[in-house]
Amino acid sequence: MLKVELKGGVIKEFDSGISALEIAKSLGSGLFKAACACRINGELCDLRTLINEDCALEILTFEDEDGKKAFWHTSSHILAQAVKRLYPAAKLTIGPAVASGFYYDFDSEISFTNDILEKIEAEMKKIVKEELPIERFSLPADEASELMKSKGETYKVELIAEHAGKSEDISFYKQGEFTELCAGPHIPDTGRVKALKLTACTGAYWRGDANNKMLQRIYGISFVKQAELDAHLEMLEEAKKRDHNKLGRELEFFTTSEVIGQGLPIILPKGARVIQLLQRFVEDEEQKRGWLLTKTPYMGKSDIFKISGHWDHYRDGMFVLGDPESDEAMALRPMTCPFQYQAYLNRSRSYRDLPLRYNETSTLFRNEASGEMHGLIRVRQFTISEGHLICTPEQLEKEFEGCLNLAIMMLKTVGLYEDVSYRFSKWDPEDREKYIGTPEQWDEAQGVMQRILDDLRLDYKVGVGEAAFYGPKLDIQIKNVWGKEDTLITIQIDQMLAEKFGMEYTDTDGAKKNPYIIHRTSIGCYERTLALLIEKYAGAFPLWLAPEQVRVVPISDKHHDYAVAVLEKLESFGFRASLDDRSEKLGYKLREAQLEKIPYMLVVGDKEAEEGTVSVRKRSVGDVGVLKVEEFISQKLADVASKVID
RNA sequence: GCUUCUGUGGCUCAAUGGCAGAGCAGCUCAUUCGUAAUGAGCAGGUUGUCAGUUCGAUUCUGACCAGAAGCUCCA
Repeated sequence: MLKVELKGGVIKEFDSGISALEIAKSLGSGLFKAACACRINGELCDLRTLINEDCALEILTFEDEDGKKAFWHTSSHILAQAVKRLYPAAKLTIGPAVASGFYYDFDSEISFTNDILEKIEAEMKKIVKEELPIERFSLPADEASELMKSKGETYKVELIAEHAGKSEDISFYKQGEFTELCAGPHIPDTGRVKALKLTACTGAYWRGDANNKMLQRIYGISFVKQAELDAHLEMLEEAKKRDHNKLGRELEFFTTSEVIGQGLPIILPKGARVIQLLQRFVEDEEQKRGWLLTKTPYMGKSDIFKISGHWDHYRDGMFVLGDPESDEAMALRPMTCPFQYQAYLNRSRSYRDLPLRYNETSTLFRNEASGEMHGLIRVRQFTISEGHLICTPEQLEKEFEGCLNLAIMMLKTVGLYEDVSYRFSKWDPEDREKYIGTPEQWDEAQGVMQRILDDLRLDYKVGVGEAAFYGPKLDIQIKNVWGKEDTLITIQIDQMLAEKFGMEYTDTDGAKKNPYIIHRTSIGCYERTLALLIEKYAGAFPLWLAPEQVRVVPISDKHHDYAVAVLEKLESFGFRASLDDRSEKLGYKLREAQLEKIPYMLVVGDKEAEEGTVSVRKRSVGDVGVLKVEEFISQKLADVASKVID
């Protein structure tokens, strides 16, 4: 007999050699039916794992993150089985669970159109109905390789060859006629995947390398119950309505033009207003914190980019003007760094000058590949709240913290703070092509950043190979409405470019030294930030950021003069206000103002004109009662000043 | 750049190898109205662009342009 500690510290006895699944069964049929995987002494395991000694056991269901992963992973096997039944020539590669569902990559001559996807989905549902038990077995690497060779699964053979060196057996999962190389864990049988849907077919490179063959990736999602699938699909419909690329165009924040080109959005008056408000806020706040504004050229000779390393490392991403081989070649700047360094180099510097903080509202140009552009998130010309901070090694930690605090303050003010996560982006020592500097330099820079992040007790994940070519980064990440993650803000430590540019300072001991440089942005790129704010607020911006804050709506033409008086008063206090004096019914005008997501509508009629009041309609609430014009103004001025979000 | 898909008035969507249609928005007129759509009329399109097939192409084919999802890349 062995003792198994279950959830809540309960200890039960079982015969040695019992499987986790059998234990789940003994605990109740509900748990048995819901079980997806388990954790034995904290380690994620397959339910088929036999238990031979005392342990702590946790049964994982679809409600647990890892249980869900196992469920989706099995769903991807069902997908692969269905494809092999319908298209035996398709070759298997890999098919994991992802953040929201699963995918499987196939190498197939036939392209999987939407019609084919429907057929595959129908076949998957058959496999679910068949309730095939899923069995696990393992083979030594050479036998595993033979098995996959006999089935013509060349990609699997490749994967096994990589594992062979580890002298571990290779595990397989078998459901009916379908056998798949896989580490697991998997759920007990195919019958549990009650609700599933294939959502897309796209291309994906084998092993994520653009030099390899492009495979066909089928995405899907599955749930335990149909109702959950329906709710998920409805949630996606809702997300679509908030998508900045749709809503931002509908609400006229931006547009694009075929004759201007890809990745070059036209920011319309409403979008431009929001960006202006953000920019003023950023520049004022930075000034308070000791940043010195520069304005540097949008282009430069190739010389400057040769010194910085961009010419070698980044040329494909730059817009080069003139023959790239000639000495006269110019390029639009993809970064601000080397330009602000020239400001530092304007005269000789001493430790007394440091830290030196340069900021700039900087427009950059990057020749992104044609498939990369997306709304306002990825564009070819963008404007960033840029800054470079030059300091001594002793000042680095405090200054880094200052940059981070500024970014956090910005995020809190615009209301995005709750939505971000941190990524410590390191270099990839295996990919020396991509980076300048020596391993020693990288170890040092990354060590410094690691120490700072740990001192700040920041909760971050590590991104290997995500560093800039000259140094490690702290990236502040955010997800869009579709759950896709992007970098909003980045703070980087650089100890290489100062040397390249000959930037020095005279220290207290009279010695010339290279300073550290922090590259940072405080609120990110205005286009991208605008996109995320549109999605965050579904276009209904907080009062201080709203392109139009107040609309005065007279009930009839009779009230025009009073409405104009109210409007002028609002404008004299700096409100962005307008007057809807069309001869339409009140309901019609309010409907339009609501759809335009204007925070406040002020209805004025006989009563208001007589009493010097306004009837206040709040976008999010409806009619909130009558106020004296002065009262409304003083209340809302206070809201704007404190940048309230409600 | 790669894979798959899409492109019909400002927007949402019909239709067809043989004269391209509706709603909303726009304009005009009437209506002067109390918290999310007043009525009538008018105007608006070389069906993304350029070729090809055809007696005839918006429809079929190709290239290009733009858009979407994903991959790769990246702020």
